Amino acid sequence: MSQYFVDRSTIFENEQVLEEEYTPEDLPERETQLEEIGETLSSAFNGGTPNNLFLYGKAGQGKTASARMIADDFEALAEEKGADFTTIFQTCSGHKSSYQIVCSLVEYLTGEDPNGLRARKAYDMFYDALDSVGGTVTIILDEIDNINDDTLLYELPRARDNGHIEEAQVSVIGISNDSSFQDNLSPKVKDSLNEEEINFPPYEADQLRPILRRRVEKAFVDGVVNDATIRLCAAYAAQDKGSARQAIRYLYRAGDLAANNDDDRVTEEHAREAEEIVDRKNITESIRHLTVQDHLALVAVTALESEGENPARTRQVYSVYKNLAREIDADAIAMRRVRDHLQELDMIGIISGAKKAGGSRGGKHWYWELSTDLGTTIDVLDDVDRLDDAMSTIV
DNA sequence: GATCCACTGGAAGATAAGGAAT
DNA sequence: ATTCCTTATCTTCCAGTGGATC
Repeated sequence: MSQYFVDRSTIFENEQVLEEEYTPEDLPERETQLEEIGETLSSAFNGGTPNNLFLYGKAGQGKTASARMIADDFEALAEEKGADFTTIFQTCSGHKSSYQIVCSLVEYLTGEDPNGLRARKAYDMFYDALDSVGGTVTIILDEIDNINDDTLLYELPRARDNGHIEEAQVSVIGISNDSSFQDNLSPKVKDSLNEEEINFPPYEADQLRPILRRRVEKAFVDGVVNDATIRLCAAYAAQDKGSARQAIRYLYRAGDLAANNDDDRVTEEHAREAEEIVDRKNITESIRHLTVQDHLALVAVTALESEGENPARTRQVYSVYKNLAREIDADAIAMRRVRDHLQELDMIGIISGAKKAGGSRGGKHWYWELSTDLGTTIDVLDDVDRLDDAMSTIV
């Protein structure tokens, strides 16, 4: 046996169960949402066209898993009942425009990629492909907020009225973790979409625990992971974003650490270490793509946090921000815009803002604070070259 | 309870960059 | 090459908001 080989089989039984792509077989924690999706799609079995559906919720709340489960379920049912019902799953990550999505869908349906043809032609091919599928076709568009034009969402609902599609009845399930996605749609799209929304609220710790237990059963060797470790991973994830994906990452990494260490148990100590590693990676990942202005706003919040001044009002953050901007020779932008940047950072989940009434003179005000670990955030920001001078002002 | 005022968020428009059309 | 269009970012302006203050 090679001296470099690490025997992971003493810890893991099936690692695939812990990977991102894995779709669980059941999701009792999302029963309500599954029922709602089912109710909407059921009209397809009665000759109707299901309403368009949007699934909202932060990352790791089981939106994609739920959609996939129902899709498989209903396709099996359609087969059984002899109904003409098809689902198409399309992820939009890595695609920027409706055009690219349409190309990708056409390639999936016909094996031919229309990329390069003019938009009209690509859409026609798409409609022809849908017609040849026929019956009720439900297109699931995952991470739909990645697309920055709404042409497809505008076209699809009226394709039938315009005579582009004759055979098929098309409905859309859009999945988005950006709750402001619908606000950014143009009014005419909103109008024609006639959509229903289903919300996926963050998991609580007592929902995460059974989710983890089911994964542990399949992924790990029996008895290797004790319940205290599972509880710890669930607690970490619950107090952060309530994301099942994150909880599973902790668990997987903890198993990793145990395997690489030749330990025969996954312990709470492994889980603690895993949490640190995973969080650092998350912060690094979300900070990397930020603009200079985002960074500065974040450093300002971080600086206030390190002085124990948080949660701080926009005004306070802004005054720190202006000093920082001077420090690194960047243009200082208006407070109105910095507030927008702070709200964007909030959406990414790296800071959190609360809008509360109060303050010296009343009215509603934003209060900002870091939602990631202070030490880790400082460490990660320290590695951003552009910010050297700004970071040196923090303790 | 009238007034104050620090902050909010929508709107309109300026500016710059990138792409497509001519 | 030039013009036009789109998109993103930012500024400026301003009508609310609602607890604090008198």
